[in-house]
Amino acid sequence: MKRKLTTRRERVQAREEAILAAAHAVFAQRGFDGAKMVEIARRARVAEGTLYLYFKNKHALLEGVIAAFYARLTAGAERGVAAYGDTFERLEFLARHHLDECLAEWRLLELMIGLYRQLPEYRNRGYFKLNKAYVTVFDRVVSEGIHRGELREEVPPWLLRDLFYGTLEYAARTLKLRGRENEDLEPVIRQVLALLRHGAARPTPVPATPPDLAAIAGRLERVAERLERRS
Amino acid sequence: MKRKLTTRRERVQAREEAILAAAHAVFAQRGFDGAKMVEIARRARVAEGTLYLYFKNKHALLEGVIAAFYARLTAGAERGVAAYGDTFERLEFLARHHLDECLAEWRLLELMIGLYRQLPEYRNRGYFKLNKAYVTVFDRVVSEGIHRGELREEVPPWLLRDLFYGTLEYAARTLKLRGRENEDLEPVIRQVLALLRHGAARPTPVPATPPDLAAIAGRLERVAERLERRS
DNA sequence: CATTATAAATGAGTCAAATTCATTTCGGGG
DNA sequence: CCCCGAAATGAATTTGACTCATTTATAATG
Repeated sequence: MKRKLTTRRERVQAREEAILAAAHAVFAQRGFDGAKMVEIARRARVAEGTLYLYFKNKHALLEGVIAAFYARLTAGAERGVAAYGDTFERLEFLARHHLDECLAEWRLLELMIGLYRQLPEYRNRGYFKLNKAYVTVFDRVVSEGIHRGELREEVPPWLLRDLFYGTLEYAARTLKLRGRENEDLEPVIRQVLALLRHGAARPTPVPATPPDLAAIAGRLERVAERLERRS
Repeated sequence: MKRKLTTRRERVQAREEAILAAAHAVFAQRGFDGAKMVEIARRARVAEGTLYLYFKNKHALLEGVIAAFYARLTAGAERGVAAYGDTFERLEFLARHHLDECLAEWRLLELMIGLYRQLPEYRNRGYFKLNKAYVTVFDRVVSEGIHRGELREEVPPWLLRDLFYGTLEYAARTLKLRGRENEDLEPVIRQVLALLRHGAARPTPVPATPPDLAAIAGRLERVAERLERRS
């Protein structure tokens, strides 16, 4: 038997979650303007006025939904990075994770990106901080990669980040547009990573790295010494 | 002396332009929600109802403003591409042109991107077509680049496009955020192009000076002499 | 258990702004 | 000068976010 939630704190918590879940569903289905506060209230089994006890206004409500999403997204990114050692393996993981999660919550993210961009600056603080926390994971991977010598140091890390997420976002949109978001995911990840590594210019065919003749000569000399000593 | 506009057609035309200009200003200044139809009407010296004779609704009005912007943008891109021959020169031109124009109309573009993303599919046709016409210029440059052997053929052109515009858009946002949109523009263009060419992986260091084969031959001869002397 | 202070919740009412439409004005051809 | 349809007007309608006076539920206290 499910015990009734007892403490005030618990009931308030449960209600907030119900509201967030309802808002998530309605925003995702109808978009921002299309979502009516009445409908969210009905779905959460709550009066319209109650919404405003939990969130200052419609924007704040959406921001609440987004914040929950970002929390999951960032936590997943951190776990994954910890699980890999190589910089490019980490980047590949981050790309896959980002695409998976973003495609799963596509409508929601489009809303967020849209609002983020038309709101006056001062209201963006919230979104900005969420995003900052998320991309920090990427930034750490890059700066460690540079430190280890796996990435060129002359590329500014922030530009690399813009390239990474900018490309992924656009690619995700293209996939969605074509309805290929499940089938073509892996090839896209592979290609993006390859582009990130090697660029798009056709490599001028360089002969495979020449054998290090000097080292070989050195080995021969040491052989000679051994022979001489044996005598 | 400025002759009064006479024909009906001319007057209607002039009015539409006045409305678009007013809308442009108000949208850019106040954002989509912040822009009031009354204010646009006042600026265009027109009654509120008149706006609806020229544009179905507020969204259509914004779309009109955006369409004008895209027309300029696309025309500029085409002129530039025609003026250069080399693929990477063309890409560099396109990057600079895109950043210049987008930074100049930043507010407006943020609005457009925002709306584009929260509107239901069926209302996106308009924006989609505008964008398609614009990126077609890029696509032609790329496919010609592949044809000429200046770009690797195994990268799908659409992914290259997503990389190009995705990165530029994100980079532009970063620049704006830091208020460095004028100072740091050129370095960003250079870096983006370099990334596009060569990627981010550190090239495995090749010995700068080729091994001195003559010297090595000398060392081998000396080894041989030592062996001979022992006999 | 009754009392009461306080926290939570309610939903009818307010208000701002987009959109409509009945009415008016305009301009050019007869 | 008059008439007609096109163009323009702005008051009225509609919609939906947000407020707030009122009600209800909860837990602490005697």
